Amino acid sequence: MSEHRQGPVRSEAARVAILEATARLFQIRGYEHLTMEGIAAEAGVGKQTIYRWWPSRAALVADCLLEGRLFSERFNFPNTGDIRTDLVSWLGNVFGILEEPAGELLWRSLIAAATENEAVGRRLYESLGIGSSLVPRLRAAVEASDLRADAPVEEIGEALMGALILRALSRLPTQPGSAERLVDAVLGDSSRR
Amino acid sequence: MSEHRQGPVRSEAARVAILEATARLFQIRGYEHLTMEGIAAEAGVGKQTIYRWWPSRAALVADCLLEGRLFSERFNFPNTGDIRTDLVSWLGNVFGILEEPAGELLWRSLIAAATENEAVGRRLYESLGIGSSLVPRLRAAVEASDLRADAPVEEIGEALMGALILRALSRLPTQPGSAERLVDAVLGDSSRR
DNA sequence: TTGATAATACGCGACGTCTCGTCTAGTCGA
DNA sequence: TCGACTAGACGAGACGTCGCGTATTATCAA
Repeated sequence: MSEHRQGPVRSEAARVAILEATARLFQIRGYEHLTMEGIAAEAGVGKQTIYRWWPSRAALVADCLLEGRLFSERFNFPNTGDIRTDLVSWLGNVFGILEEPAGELLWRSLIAAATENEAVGRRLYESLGIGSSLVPRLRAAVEASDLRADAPVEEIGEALMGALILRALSRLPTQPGSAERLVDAVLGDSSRR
Repeated sequence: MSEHRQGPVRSEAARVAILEATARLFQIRGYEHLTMEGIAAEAGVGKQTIYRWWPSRAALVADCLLEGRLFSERFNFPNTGDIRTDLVSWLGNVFGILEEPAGELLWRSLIAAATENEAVGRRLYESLGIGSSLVPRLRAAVEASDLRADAPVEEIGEALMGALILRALSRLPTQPGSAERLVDAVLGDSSRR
């Protein structure tokens, strides 16, 4: 099957404009108020051009996530060498983000998008926490014998990520020392202080 | 301030019919497809009667939660005396619920409702996990010296609840032994095996 | 005690608005 | 000439508000 097609090819400009508009509106309005018509207007694009390439607004959000258009580098995981310090400072950092209205909106919107789209949920799981920075860092700690060899790193990562999600859903103010206690709860006897 | 009003009093029959219809539709359709018009039709009630007493469909869900119309007793926390056993069997139980389509839909719908309504989020936090059965059981374990006296019980509860939420969002199949490893991760050296 | 009156919850359903996803219609570049 | 593009009309469906007519209840005069 030869792939010689006549006519124009998919417009990269339109693709980028759509993703940028999606990310921008997602961040300032939240997922609840993200509409296809709003995105089309913001991107200066016909609605049909969006529907031609994406089946739903959740798919758009998933692509934004894939291209790293939604996370700031503030979510990055530190590596000072000490796993306990890194976890506490990362958690404290994210707690701080959650206390800003914009950060809270972004985080909660991501959760909302994940509830209705598998790809977003998977990507949230992988790209923010478990797949990328958090668990690899935990594995490195095991490698360096900072954690027990049989420490359940996947589950530790899930527990931490999950606690952050629950925090956003409950909307309870973060108590002082919460990050430390959470790391305590989760690292327990896996660490060799 | 006279509290004597003229006119008919709020109809209990309508209130109950609305909450029952909400719970029923929530469970079979999910939060995404829950509509005010659908609830009104199902309850045999005028839309205005709903809007007179509840500001949004999320508030309806919050009230259903408050009256225990959404949780089955399958979410209840066991108490055999051994905290580790109880945690593992409870987690395994909930994992099992999540593997049924209906259970997964219910759980994910609750998360979706929580993202857009503070009261739902709070109630999810309190009534299912942290406030009611899970953390009190952990406190009892501390009391019975099955857990370290300074074990961060709140955070342990949050980590477990959070892991369950993340599991639903990522939609990953539950691996064998996952419940045990999660309890391991979270109980760590707090327990005295 | 009785009946008139006023207030108000109710079911019903029309209204205007918004967004959805589909669909033409016309333009333009490879 | 083909196909992606912008523009926007379209029907469907849900939103939240409004007014109608009816039913129910407290107040008060006779």
